[in-house]
Parts: sequence; C-alpha cells; structure tokens
Amino acid sequence: MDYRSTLNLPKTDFPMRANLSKREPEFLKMWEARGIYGKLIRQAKERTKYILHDGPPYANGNIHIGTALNKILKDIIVKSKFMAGFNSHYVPGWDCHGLPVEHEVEKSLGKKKTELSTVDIRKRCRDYATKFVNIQREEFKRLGIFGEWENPYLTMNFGYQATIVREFGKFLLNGSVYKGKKPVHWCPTCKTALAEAEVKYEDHRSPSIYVKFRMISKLENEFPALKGKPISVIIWTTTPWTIPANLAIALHPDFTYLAVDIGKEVYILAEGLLETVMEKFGVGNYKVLEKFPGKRLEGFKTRHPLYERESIIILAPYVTLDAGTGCVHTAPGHGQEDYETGVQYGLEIYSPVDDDGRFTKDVPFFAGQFVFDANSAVSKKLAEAGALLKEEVMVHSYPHCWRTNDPIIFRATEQWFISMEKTGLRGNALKSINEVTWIPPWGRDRIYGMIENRPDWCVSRQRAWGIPITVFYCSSCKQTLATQETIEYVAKLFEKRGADVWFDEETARLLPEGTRCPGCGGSEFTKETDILDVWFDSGVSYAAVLENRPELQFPASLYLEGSDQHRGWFHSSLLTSVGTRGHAPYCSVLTHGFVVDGEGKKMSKSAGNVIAPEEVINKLGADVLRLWVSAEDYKDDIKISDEILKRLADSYFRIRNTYRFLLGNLYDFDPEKDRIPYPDLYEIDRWALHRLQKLIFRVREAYERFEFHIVYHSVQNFCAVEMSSTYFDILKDRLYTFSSHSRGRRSAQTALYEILSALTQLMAPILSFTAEEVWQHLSGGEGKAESVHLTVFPEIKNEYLDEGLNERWERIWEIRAVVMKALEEARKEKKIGLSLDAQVHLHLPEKEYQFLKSYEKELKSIFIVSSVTLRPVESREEKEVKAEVLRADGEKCERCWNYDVSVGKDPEHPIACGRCVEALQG
RNA sequence: GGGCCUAUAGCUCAGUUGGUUAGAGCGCACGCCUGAUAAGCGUGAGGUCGAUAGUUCAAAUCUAUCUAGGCCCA
Repeated sequence: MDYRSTLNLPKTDFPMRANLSKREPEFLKMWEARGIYGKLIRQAKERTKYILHDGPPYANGNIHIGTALNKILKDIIVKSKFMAGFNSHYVPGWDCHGLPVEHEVEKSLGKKKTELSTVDIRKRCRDYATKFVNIQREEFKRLGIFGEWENPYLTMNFGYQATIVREFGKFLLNGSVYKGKKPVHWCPTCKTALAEAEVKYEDHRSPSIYVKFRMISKLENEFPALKGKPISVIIWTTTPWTIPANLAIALHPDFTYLAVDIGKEVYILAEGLLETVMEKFGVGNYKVLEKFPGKRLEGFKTRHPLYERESIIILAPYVTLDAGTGCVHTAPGHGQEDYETGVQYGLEIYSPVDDDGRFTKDVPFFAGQFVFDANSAVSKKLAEAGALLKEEVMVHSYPHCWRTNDPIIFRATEQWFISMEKTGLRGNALKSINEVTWIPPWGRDRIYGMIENRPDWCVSRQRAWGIPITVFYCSSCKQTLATQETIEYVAKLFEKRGADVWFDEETARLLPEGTRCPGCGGSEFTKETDILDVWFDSGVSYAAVLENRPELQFPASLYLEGSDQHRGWFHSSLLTSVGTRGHAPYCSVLTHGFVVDGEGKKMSKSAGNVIAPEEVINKLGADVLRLWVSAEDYKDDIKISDEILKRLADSYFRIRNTYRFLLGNLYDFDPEKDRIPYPDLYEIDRWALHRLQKLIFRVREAYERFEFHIVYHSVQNFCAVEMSSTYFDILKDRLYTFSSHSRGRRSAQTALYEILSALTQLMAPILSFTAEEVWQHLSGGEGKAESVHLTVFPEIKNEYLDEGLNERWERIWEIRAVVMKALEEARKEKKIGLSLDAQVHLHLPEKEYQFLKSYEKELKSIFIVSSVTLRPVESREEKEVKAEVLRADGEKCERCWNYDVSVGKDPEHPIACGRCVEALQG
C-alpha cells in the first residue's frame, strides 16, 4: 500500500519561489482597484491621529537609493502606526521651485532662453517639475508606499504658493524682515548674480601682492620695545582690486604674531610665516622685537595705504598659515568670510562696484575701471604710495561663470533678510528645540549649535522659478510697501491664478485699487523682482498642508529625514514656525544616516559604487529592499552592497518558507470550526503560543521605538530557531501522520494558525507585498479583513502567557541539545542516518529524572527519535545529563518512519505501526 | 580647519550601572534527510571588540590621542 497518500502532507499554492518583481505589481493593482488605502483612512477616521509629515523630495531626476530608504522608513512607520491603532494618514509632497529645475530648463533652451519672458520660463519649469513628480510618484508607489498619491502636496500648487505669500507676509509685518547688503557671486558679463551651483572652479592667473598697512594706534604702551620706528601690518591678497574696499585686517586670535625689525621699520606678521615672507622680500637681516597672540591687537587701527581711512584689526578663526602673512586683508563687500566677520564687527558692507564690474564714480583713482583691469592700476598706485612690498603672479583655482566661462567676482548686492534677533527668533527657536524629542538625541545638539551660530537668513534670490517677495516700492518716495491688505490681495490672486501673475501683470493690477503710499501718498508703484529662497517654500509646508487639510494635524507628530536636514528642512521649518506660531512644527524629529557602499564609502558615479533602487526591485523585489531598510540600524550610515542584498534575499526566503510551511499545514483548518480551546492544547503548542506572545510584545515595542532592525532580528530568530528547527520539526510527525481531524493535529493547527496570522501582521509594515500574499492565502471566515493592511496588530493574550511552562520547556530544550549532540556522534559513526533510526537512553541526575518522568511519553517526539528511556544515574556524584544512542528496536513503520515493536502485528497493515493503524482506521 | 556622529565574527545586529571563557541569526565547512524539496535538520569552525596610551583590582564598556568613514559648515 502507498502510505504516502494517507498522510496529511502540506498542501498550498503559495509558491516557494517568490518571483517578486513580477508578483508585486499585481498586488499594487489589487490595492488600487479595491481602494485599500482609501478604506484604511476611512476605517481609521475616528482614531487618535499620528501624523508623519512628509519632507518633500526635489522634483528632479529619478529616485535614488537614499530617497527609497527615506520613503520606505516613512511607510514602515505609517503602516505600523495604523496597525497600532492610530490614524496615520500620509500625504506625500514635492518641492518644485528652485534653481535645479530652472537650470535644466535653461540648458534645454540654450540660446533661446534670452528670447523668452520670465513667465514663459516659469511655464516650462512647471512642466518640467510636473514630469518628474509623475515619474517619482510611480517609483514610490512601486516600493509599496501607501499614501494619498492622487492628491499630494506640491509647493507649486496655487494654494501652496498663496500660503508662502501669507507666511512670508507675517514676517514682513512683524518687523523681522530687512533689506541689507551681502556679497554674492556676480558675473560681470551676464550682469547677474550666480548661485553656488552656477559657479565652476578653474585655474586662473592672478597677481599676488604683499601690502603694508601703517599702524596708527600707538603700540608703545603695550610693547615698549616697539618705540621709535614706524610699524606696519603686512597683508597678502590675490585680488588687488579689492584693496579699495578694504576696511579691516583679520588676525587669528590664538596664533603667535611677531613684530620684526627689518632696519628702518617694523613689520607685524605671523610667526609661522616669518621665514617664507622674509625670503620673499629678500630681507636677510631682521630682528624679532616682540611676540604676542593675535588677540592682543584686536581693535588697533591702521591706515588704508591709498585713502584717508582707517583699517581696523579684527579677529577671525578662519585665518590660516597656509599662505600669505597670517594677516588677512578684509573687504566685507567682496568675500563671504569677510562679510561675516564684517557683520560681526559692525563694518560697512562696502562694495563700490557696479553691475558691469566697474568701480563706481566715488572711487578715487579707479572710477569706471573694470575690476580685473584695475588690478595693475591698484598695484601701481600702491607702489607709488610705498606700500607695495612684493608683486608676483600665481595660478590658483578661481570661480568662473558656468555659462560664459569668464572669471567672476564677489560683490555685495541688496538682499532681503529675516533677522535672527529683531523679534527674538534665535532665542525662541533655541527654546523650542528643547521642547522637541530628537531621535537619536544628538540631533538636538546638532541643530542647537546651528541655530545658535547662524547668521540672519538671507531669503532673496535673483532667479525666475520661485515665489516672488511680494513687496512694492513707491515710485516717488522709494519707500517699501507691504501691508496686511497688499499681502492678502496678492495671496488671493496667487490662489486663483498662481504666482505667474506677479510676472505677468502690471504692478497696478497686483494692488488693491486706490492703494496709496503711506509715506508720501503716491499712487505709482513698482514691484520687487527677487524671489524667495526655496527653503522658505518647503519650510512652511506645515502651514500649507497640515493646517489646510482637516484630516491632518498641526503640529506634526513626526518629521523624518536624513541628518543633512538639520541644516535644511528641520531648520527652515523650525524658524518659520517659531517666527509665526511661537513653537516648533513637530513633536518629534527622527533622522537617518546616508546610504554608503559595503566599505562605508559614499556612493558616487565616479567611484562606480552606486546601487539604484530600480535594479534591486527588478532583481530581487521591493520587499527585499524593504527588508534591507528594516534590517539596518538607520541611525548610523546605512551600508548596501551585493553581498548584503544577497544575505537579505536568503533571509527573505527563510521567512517566506516559514509562511509557506504554515499555510501548507493549514489547508484543511477552519479556525471557526476546528480551533481547540486553549486548556485542551498540547503542552508544546501552549509553549509555542507563549513564545508567540513574547515575540508580539518585542516586535510591537520595537515598532513603537522605531527600532525596525529589532523587528527584523526578532522575527528572523523566531522563524529560524523557535519555529523551524524546533517546533515545526517536532510537529511534522503529528501533523502528517495523525488522522486529519484528530485532537492532536487540530491542537497543532490551532497554534499554527495563531502563529501565521500574527507573523503575517507583524511583518506587514515591512514585507508589505509578501504579507498581503500570505493574507490572501489564509483561510478565515467572514470576519477576515480584505487586506492585511486593514488589520491591527495582534494583542498580547495574557491567557497564553505561562512563565512556569516556559521554564519547564527551557530545561527540555537544554536536554534536547545534549541528545542532538549524541545523535550527531552516532551519525558520524554511521550507526544511524535519520534520527528516527535511533532510540535514546537518558542517564539523568535525580532532579532531571523526576522532572522528565512526567514528559516520558512525549520525549520521543520532542527528540524526533523512535523511543526514549529514562534512567537515574547510579552515582550521586554524576551531575551531568548523558545520552546514549542505540539503533531503535522493532521494525520501521513504512507510514510514519518510526521504529516500533508493534509493526507487523496487524495483518491488514503488516508494515505499519499500531499508532498508524489506528490513524488509518480513525 | 570647525560642529555632530560612527567603528564588536565574512554579513546584519545584541552586549544593562565597567565584573567569569564577548552573544544571536544568516553565511561558511562537514554531515544527515529526500514527506516544507531550487526546501528541511544536525554538528562545527570564525572575533587582539578600528589603533595606541591611560584611569581601575577589573575596560568592548570610562578618558585622551590617532586612523578610517559619514553628514553639515568653512
């Protein structure tokens, strides 16, 4: 007789091979067709809200692995919060304005650009951004991300644009916005400001000059040794044309400076550069008169070498000893660092250069000259004044215009700023930082330090693709006009027609009729053409999205982005929210690290170590990518490599096979009819349920703490150790050989059903596709949810917890390990192959003997051998459990493969054991 | 150059307030099974805890320096 067919072997059409790249899109279609996300939010409508507010990715290019990581992390949180019983409605967004899009559009236009109006360019920018929003949306959906994809937020939506105007309006009205000067990269050929991204660095020949600034302040009181001779501070620069704008000389506070007597006069310079400089000057005979740290000279005054003006000595930390003299020529209108120290010391941001790069007419000697041509004139004039000590030529890296390739200059221009101090923004922001939960905790220190030290926020840009700074200027008295009425009028216009109207319409039509200048009563106005920094756009997303959509909530429960956003979105959102609402827009901020390669190095095209999400999805599936996200501790940098992905794929298959085994053994189990009440379950099944409760506890807690790698490791361990190699292995005999409806089999199935449904739900936020696939295969009555994502996590059932039982089984597992070792020995000696070939004699100390006695009947199934006999050890000295392995007695039952003396007793089934005969009849 | 952060087996992670021989899973090696079968089971080998110096009776854990790497500034 073919006994195989009389067994209850696993049966399922849940495939072993996942073929995720093909199967996942089918689930996406299913979710979409059945409107699963819509059902989810409807179902959760009345629940407590947990709102993760999406930081908008930039609408340019395809998503990369870092974007995928970020969105998957968000999705795991959103799904796990829904399953934990919250309403976690997720509205994704995109950042659409800004230079990168404008760049791409300009590139594609080429020379045609100059023929187009601002509005035309903006229209093309909008089309370009729309295209990439659509591309990225599909890419995100393919990852299995749930959210309101049909109605995301875009910073270029008319409503959003109006919000930007209103929010910036609040700053305009509260007195924190001012206009000031700031140096920007400026291309004299294009007559335009350039952003950092529009600048390329190339080698350039520049003059290199050493200039002396005669000391005016008397040094004798401080340094008696310096009495008598004229003293000069020596500076070095490669941009002689900025000498006319010199207002200060910067020294490092802690470097040692020297006063050096070279004969008729005394030079001041840094100790570390003395020899180099003296050699350059050809001075062989010199004497150091004084030594002092830079900070002792702070506030001393020198005379400008060309003009009747002072140049003050200031301190700056960026002074280096790499080149020059350690005394840095400072022109606050012509350099970034110069500007910052200039602001700090209250110096004028002096920049007497016009749009064409020519000196303005108030500059003696050089008025009207192009700055680069003026280099030699300046040197000549310095030489005439006796201030030029040395002139050379040097080749160095210098900024050039990306378009014309011409060298560019730093030039101070009028810009708009939000003050950090005028309304106490800095102090309030610092206070608000302490009210937020930062995960990990050092995020707080990081943003705190930045807010503490940052300069005022320069919010203006001289570009086309963005939101205009909606202020007006009175044509007659030049006064700035921005009132509640004008701001709201413009906001309403934007709401209806978009921000393009600002560039499309005449100024008069952007103002309420009859608007008068409050200063002079004038009725003619011009409009500002600068646009806002895009960080302001995304920085008010809470206002445009959270406050505008009633299904959401302000402040957000959570912001979640890469750690670079401490300077980016977390930062700008904090400032706008604190400035207008007095507190942070988020309760918690979670940051993740950056994706790096297997060696921990950053990914770059040039290094050739880039892994694209698309590749992973096509090769292994989105679920493997999601599993990767969950497995790594994202607080640190996150590694990815082919090996890591291979390991993850292996790990995925182990989990998948666990699901498959469970499904295969539940094909004939109807939980509503066949479930065995808990007290009647076999003890080992109750052990399994106890372990399951522990897993549920650990996993739910890990989700709550956003520690997804704990989820991954816990589930992985549970599947591999507690289930597959222990519980399932033991269960097979009962599941396969007992009659299908027997109490023993139903008891096992009762536990397996609980395990399967819990395991499916616990992994659903991570393995969103696979969990759904399992769920669709799971039997269940009317009450079964349409999708696993519509369910909530299993609760811990206290009645399933039994610590005493667990402890007993821990002892059994220890003894089982001893038996396994003995079996392995016997296997090596070729005594047995299958463990069922063996019988085991256990030699036990008294305590163990008494304990195992009560499990005597079950032990053979627990050890998966044909029989177990228990023997107390003879000597009391013996404390160890010993297992002796012998060939099993009796014949092998062809049905259950156990050896038993009953085989052959039944004439109808001469090669089956008594237990199997019963099962066959039963 | 500055701020913040990271470094534990081939891979991913644990490692409480410093306290025996540093753990887990995967992978690997060897073996078993062929009734989860492109599966399953068993046994085993892998680590100077990035390096150095210190504090201590005792350091993966505390301190300093260095090295490698990441993010943000300059």
